[in-house]
Amino acid sequence: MAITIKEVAKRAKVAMGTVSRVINDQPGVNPKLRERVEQAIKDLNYRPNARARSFAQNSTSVISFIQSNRHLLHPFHVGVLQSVEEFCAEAGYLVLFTSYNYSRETKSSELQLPKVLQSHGVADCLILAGMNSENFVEAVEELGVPFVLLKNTYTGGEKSRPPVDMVGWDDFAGSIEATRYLLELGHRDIWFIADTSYSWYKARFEGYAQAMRDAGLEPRGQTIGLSDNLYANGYACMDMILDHGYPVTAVLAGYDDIAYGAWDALVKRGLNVPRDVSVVGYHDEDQAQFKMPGLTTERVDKFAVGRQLARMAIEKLRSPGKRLPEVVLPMTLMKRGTTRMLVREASLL
Amino acid sequence: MAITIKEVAKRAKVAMGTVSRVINDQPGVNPKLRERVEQAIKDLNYRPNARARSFAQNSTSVISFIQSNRHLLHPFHVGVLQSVEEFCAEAGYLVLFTSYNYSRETKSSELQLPKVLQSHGVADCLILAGMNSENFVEAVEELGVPFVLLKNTYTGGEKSRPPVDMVGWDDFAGSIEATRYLLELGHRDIWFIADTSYSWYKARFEGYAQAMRDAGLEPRGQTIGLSDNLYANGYACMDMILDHGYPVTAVLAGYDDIAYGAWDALVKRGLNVPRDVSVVGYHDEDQAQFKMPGLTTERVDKFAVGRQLARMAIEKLRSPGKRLPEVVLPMTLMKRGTTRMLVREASLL
DNA sequence: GTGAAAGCGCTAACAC
DNA sequence: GTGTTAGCGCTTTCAC
Repeated sequence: MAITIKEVAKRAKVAMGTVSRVINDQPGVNPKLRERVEQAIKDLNYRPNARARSFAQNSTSVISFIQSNRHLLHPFHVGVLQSVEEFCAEAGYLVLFTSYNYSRETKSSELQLPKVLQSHGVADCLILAGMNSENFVEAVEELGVPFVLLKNTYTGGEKSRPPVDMVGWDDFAGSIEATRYLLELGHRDIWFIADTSYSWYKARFEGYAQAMRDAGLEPRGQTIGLSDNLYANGYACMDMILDHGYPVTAVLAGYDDIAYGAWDALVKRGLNVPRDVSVVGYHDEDQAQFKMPGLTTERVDKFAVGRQLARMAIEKLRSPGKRLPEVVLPMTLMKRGTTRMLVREASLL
Repeated sequence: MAITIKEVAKRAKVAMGTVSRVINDQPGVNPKLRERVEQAIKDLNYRPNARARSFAQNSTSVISFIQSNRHLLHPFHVGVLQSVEEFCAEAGYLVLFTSYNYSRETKSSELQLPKVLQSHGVADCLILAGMNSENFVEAVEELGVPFVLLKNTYTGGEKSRPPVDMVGWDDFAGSIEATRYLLELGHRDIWFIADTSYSWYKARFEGYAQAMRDAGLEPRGQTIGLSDNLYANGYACMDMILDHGYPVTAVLAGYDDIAYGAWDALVKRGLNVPRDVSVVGYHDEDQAQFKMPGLTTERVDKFAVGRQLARMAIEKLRSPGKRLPEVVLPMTLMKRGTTRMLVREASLL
């Protein structure tokens, strides 16, 4: 059906081996022959057969991106995928996207693995993104396929993983930074909002709590999720705090969308941000800088996360068995318009 | 290195062919032998070599999703991808994700094609999503790889494509519906906001304009983009309209994010939605139903779009050469809280 | 530097 | 119903 290397060889009047060398840019081919081969390739409109090639080489330039237990719709996760793909494309690798849902309760050996793992050789390295747990990572290790893991969304049970082949960022330190900033602005009644049954929100809450205690203050958290939608959860939690009449001059919301929800709940009550209440988010998603005023937020560079995941995956692909040191990216506080110095009017009265 | 079919055959004391039949669930294998083979597979922890298999069969179960000229970060596009992947996974197909940027000015034959198309046989069918133009589609046709095209974001130059192998929705009709709804609510000063240099916004503007003219009214559009960020564009356009002091009681914003920007610009001026101005968006992205009040919007079911694309891609994969009739999905008006009946106080005075 | 040929692991056609 | 074997298109080794 399609043109093969044989036909190219015949037309160029060389051996198949020579054509192969030309296609693969291998040195040591007589320029004259190379020329002839290239002409024949053009004439015949030849494209090498990727299947035959990867079979013969026993390798593919495909990296499998597995998005576990989280909708890709989440702007953070798409950002990671997008950035992984860009980095891989640049380096000449293809990205196979699979979403995979499993329960963390299922025994490792009983997991119904995604198709990409059911046979062997579809992809030569995996990126385990989304939200993973021990059982799946164990199953992957069992298969012996090299992989790189997104750290912050991994929940590992008792055993924690050695600090290799992972990419993450420092939620705890970031949270301390954000909380200290609010404290410096004079805030004392600072609330934390996010469902801490997720490990990353938990780390953020702990950073917040630590900074509060360091300042001799009591941490105040609305840490039980009231909705699966982040925005709606922020709205509901803020509402609940206000309903109870708790004093609050600043809110640390575990994610930008939660912050937007809280913000709208405040506005609904006639409160102004940042005049009456300061609001801080996490992640710095797209809208954050465009909203008026811009949302102050603790930034995670999701593109950097993707790039690191891709870089490591490619490196592992090239030197099988190699273990790469964990990468921990910093968070950065983006100081924008939703936070302001607290003027303690009440105490001036 | 890895276990092969040969070793399984030896262990089960059958021929390779029999093992192959068992793996591929082919009928006509003695249950006893089948049993023995399955046991051997388990014992040896055998996983078939996907590379060898696809080479021998001269086919892969891989569909290539090509996202052209648009960031995946856009919630619509991720939604399509996510839904394509879900449908494909269900049917036993894998999705290769590639983003590809090109200029619509480049000649078809001079396009630097993405890696997935540079060799032959990586994927057996393509989904051309994102935003495409004639030159690339022509190049793909030249290659002879079957493909399915996302219609509404395709800009075809003079020649329009025959109504096959495409999935779309009816922007024009949806826009007429939304505009008529505002007219029924008593609005006359209805503005349209969106950069109509994009074909889908153009179709929406035309539907709006048609409905306005049908009602004997002059269409009023802020159709020049003031920012690449949708939210920021909505904000800026609304600002400009208000700056000029144009009468406006309702805004039709070409996309939900544009609507949010316009909304915030109104609020900033002390105007209330929907009391002072009604706002309508398009697409029904995630937040639309959670915002307070919920955004009235003309819905595109992006998941349905993805499902249709995937369904057609798989069908084309299975029967090569087949052309499938174009699918046009309806839009649906989601009536929520940002629109209200206009009480013409001014005229009562 | 080039040609010839073995072989990658599987499928499918054929013989029994 | 099962075993045998050719062959898929390429890479790579080996001889020249």
